Amino acid sequence: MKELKVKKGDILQRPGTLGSKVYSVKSGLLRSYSIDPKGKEHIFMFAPEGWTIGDNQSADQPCDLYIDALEDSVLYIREKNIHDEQGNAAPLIKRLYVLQQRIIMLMSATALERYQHFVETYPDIIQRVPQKMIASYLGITPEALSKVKRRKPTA
Amino acid sequence: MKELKVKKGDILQRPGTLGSKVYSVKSGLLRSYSIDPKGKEHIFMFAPEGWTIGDNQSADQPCDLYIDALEDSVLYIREKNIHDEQGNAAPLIKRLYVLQQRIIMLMSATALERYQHFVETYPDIIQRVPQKMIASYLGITPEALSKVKRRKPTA
DNA sequence: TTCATTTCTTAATCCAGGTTAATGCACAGT
DNA sequence: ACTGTGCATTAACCTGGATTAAGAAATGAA
Repeated sequence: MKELKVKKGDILQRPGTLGSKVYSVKSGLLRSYSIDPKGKEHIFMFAPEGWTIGDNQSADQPCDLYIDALEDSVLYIREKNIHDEQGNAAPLIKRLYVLQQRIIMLMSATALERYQHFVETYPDIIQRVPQKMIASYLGITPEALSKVKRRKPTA
Repeated sequence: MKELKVKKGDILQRPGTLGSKVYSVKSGLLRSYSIDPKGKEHIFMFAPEGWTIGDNQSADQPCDLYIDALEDSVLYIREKNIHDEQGNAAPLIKRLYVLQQRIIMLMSATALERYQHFVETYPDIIQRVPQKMIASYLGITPEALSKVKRRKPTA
């Protein structure tokens, strides 16, 4: 497991890559995202210090996501070992739960509710990334997010 | 790991349950779903023969989903062992990937695209559950699904 | 500092999908 | 055979968020 320094804007992974890695963020901020057939970017997740990010795909399959650095960052890189079936399951369960929550949220909550939930859950991320990326994570346009914030001047 | 027969309509799990189980479907069909604060039902997943279903939550936390039987079914029940960290990771990775795809789909695809994708991916499920449940899985209303199907008389 | 590039906001208009409501079916139970 | 309940479809209307466009504010490079 080696360490790597990356600069803001560096792209660590592109869709189609085989043997995609797992990145543990020591400092800085990464994100994963996809670009749909219409050319629109959709942020899948943010990974600040202490988080781990990677395509949720087995190493022998081409991955679907881009991963890049939103800030200068220091990372640990880990290989996904296809044949390592002895891994600790707890972090994977936790990840599954986060995704489950996200799906329920996307299906049942309005833009405002999703924004409020995001603010409560990741207050630090709000300070560190442009609004348009928050919008992209929430599944709405920056314009819609602007509107939502105006209606609800939070704090 | 014991076997259990259930009848159509039987509820196997309710939100708030601790120590939720994992169900492997030998025959029949299960689903998991949540009910949002507005009282609307959102289907999280279907589990036909050969699939495994459960709340993606560690056993010591209250679960969020209902699980019930859409057909008379035969199941194997497995406990989630909190301290079992030696599990085979591969099925979890696969699950993560499915959820990742679902999220991307919910964020980027229209109702029609999601329906087409569902038809291609789970052609058998279409035959076995009412339209309103397909709609619920897709994150749209039954009326919207009806509209979508009319526009595109598939096959 | 200046100029260029992004980002954020506002506003006008548009549209996919939601809501409501009515109708017709298919069954299950008695 | 009835009657009730749930499902599917259609139609009219409504609305949340998308689209388009413009200008203002922030950021960054030279």
